Amino acid sequence: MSPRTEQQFEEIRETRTKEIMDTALELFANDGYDMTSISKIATKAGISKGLLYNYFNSKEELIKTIIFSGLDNLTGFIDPNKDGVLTKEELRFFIEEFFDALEKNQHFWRLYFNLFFQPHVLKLVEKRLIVMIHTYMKMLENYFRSAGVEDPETEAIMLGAVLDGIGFHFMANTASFPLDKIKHKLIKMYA
Amino acid sequence: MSPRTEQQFEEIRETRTKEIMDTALELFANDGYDMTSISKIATKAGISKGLLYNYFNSKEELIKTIIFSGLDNLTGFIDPNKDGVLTKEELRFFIEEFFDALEKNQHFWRLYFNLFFQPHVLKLVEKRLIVMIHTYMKMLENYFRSAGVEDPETEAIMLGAVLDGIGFHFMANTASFPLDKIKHKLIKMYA
Amino acid sequence: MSPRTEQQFEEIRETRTKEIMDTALELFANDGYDMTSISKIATKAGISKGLLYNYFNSKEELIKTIIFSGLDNLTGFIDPNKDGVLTKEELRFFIEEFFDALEKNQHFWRLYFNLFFQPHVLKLVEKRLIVMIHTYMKMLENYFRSAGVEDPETEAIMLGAVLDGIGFHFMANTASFPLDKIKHKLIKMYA
Amino acid sequence: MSPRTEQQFEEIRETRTKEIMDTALELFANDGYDMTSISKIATKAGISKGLLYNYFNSKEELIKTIIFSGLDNLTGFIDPNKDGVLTKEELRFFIEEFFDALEKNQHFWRLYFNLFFQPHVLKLVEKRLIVMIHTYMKMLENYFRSAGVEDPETEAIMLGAVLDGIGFHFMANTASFPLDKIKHKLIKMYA
DNA sequence: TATGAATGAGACTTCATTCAT
DNA sequence: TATGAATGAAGTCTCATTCAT
Repeated sequence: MSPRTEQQFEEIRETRTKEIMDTALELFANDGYDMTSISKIATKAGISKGLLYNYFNSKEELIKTIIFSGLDNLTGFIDPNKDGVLTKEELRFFIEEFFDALEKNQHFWRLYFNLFFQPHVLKLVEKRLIVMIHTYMKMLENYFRSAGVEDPETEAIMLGAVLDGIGFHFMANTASFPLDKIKHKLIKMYA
Repeated sequence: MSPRTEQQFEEIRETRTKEIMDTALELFANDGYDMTSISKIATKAGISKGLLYNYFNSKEELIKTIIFSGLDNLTGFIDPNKDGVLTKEELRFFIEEFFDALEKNQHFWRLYFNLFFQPHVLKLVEKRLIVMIHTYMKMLENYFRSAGVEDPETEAIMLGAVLDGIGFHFMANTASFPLDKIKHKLIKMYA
Repeated sequence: MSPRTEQQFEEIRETRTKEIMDTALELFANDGYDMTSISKIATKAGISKGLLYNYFNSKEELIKTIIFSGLDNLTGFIDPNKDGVLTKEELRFFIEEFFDALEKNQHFWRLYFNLFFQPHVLKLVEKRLIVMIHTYMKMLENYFRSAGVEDPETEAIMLGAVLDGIGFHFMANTASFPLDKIKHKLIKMYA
Repeated sequence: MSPRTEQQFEEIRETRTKEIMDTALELFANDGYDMTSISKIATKAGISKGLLYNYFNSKEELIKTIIFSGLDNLTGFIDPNKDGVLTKEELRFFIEEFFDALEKNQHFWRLYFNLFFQPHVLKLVEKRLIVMIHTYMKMLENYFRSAGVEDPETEAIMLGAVLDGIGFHFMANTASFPLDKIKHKLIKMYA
């Protein structure tokens, strides 16, 4: 029989990689990085431990890849037209997207919040994270400045904190958190 | 040397217990529960592993005791006069106390936020936590209701989220977080 | 393209086999048998793991083949005219060949010396090795006997030890070992 | 019951440490570093794997300690009166001691020769080894110089190689190697 | 012939906990 | 009360080998 084509191999790799990452994301988010063993991930993904290491060289590389991939997805809804300036319309869109993402990617957000309290994990992605957070804070700050707010920096920090606080509570208490009401309240307040 | 009295033993026990708890709190908060070994705690506390187990039956009991003790301290500044109703003055006091506590007990707060993302730890203190959070949410809700706010439940949840969001950001970025400015902003907004 | 003939296949096989053996010899010699993975060998040889197993059934078979092949090459310079007796001229030639081989096949010699300290590898080639060493010791012994030396067996053992000692030191310290001076010294002593 | 005294603990540690090192030396020497698992050592020493790690932080530290300890023992018989100069008497003594050590510490010598063919192990002790070998080569060189030999450096290297070659052959073929005869031959040649 | 995905055994190491003293 | 030696389970990772294509 002729060997698999390069493309076939690539497809296998892509599928498997995604399977592993999805499984691992869910477990990392729900049980924490340290409590999630490679064994558990492999079993839940229906593969052997050995194979997992064929795709990711270490547990650290696995979580790094997952987090980076999640962060990449995020950048999409910050400053949609990439001009570095938020209009009132874009701020509204930004807030709506944030709430949307919160609901759709709960696993990622759990992991994201989790990060800040696991120094040895945070360390792995810190650089990338700092850049991203800084970018998004500057954007908010610029918005408030151009909107004539008195202390735009503090105002931006405040909004950042509010959003994360909401995310945090939603994560901690998903079932009964009134996400929609809070969203509307926030939009009324800010946009 | 005369043998120690009962009371002296009692005092030693109390001191030791506190020393162990303080040491463990700091390590748990900074390095995470899983990354902190009993060995490290014992060494930093200047005692042997064996003796630590003389004071706490397990690592779980240790963190449980620490968290419960922290939560006990918190209840102090909610509704100071214990009448179940917050005046505007008391809300202001509450907010100020919150910010104060944030600065003074950073270790505890790190651990507290951490809790929500470590199910196997959260499980240990969940019941107690739910009661406490519920109490404090109800109080805020009552305040907003008596203040004539339209949707007091949502308003309370919002304030809760805002406070935790602030705490969260302060923990994540202690050095450059403008805690004072945010405090004043919040007091102006709510009280 | 016309399909390859039987003979062409044969040639490919032979070339490949040699490529694999050379690559493996170098890695085994430099990094040790256990530290050299089949993966590394295949990669360095520019083929896949699967194909390597097409040529050698196991890692053990691979090293066995390499060592046997090396030993085959050695027999060439012992007793060139195969009459089982060494003349003074032939001993001189033998010593010179030894030094020559040392320089030219460092990889093999490293592996060869290594052998004696890795029982699980030695076991694989022991029989063959014993025969060979015995042959060459007998030859030296006969030489010394016919040269009228008092205790020819001990003398042969001594020369064998000296040669291996030189090889050993040269391997351990290739850069600064005065191979030439030592060679001349030895020839003066023995031939 | 009163706790163990510090001295009791020290005795336990010393005994255990020696037991572990002896067991490990034997296994490392006979089976090679890579083929000897921590599990095997622990089992043969009659303890748990965990306890072994209480005494040595890693497999590397274990072999390093063993080799260094062996090298320490060696320095005793080089230049007995530590004046940096060998007399003819001392050279004779040195050679005799070498043969003695060869017989008495076969495990160590196997490990020692083994070293040079396991780069990743050699690396761990290289520095110390180079110093030691250099010291002992210089001593021999000085001896030959003061004895009026023409090329004392080469002569020293030659003797070094001869000794190692003898050790090497003795290790490879302990049962039938005529150690005594070789020793006398060597003493007659050099001292 | 040729590929590399997949397996499974086994390696090193850590750590909560127990226990003799 | 106090010590730290000792255990054993579990975790991360490697690698010879097999197999579908």
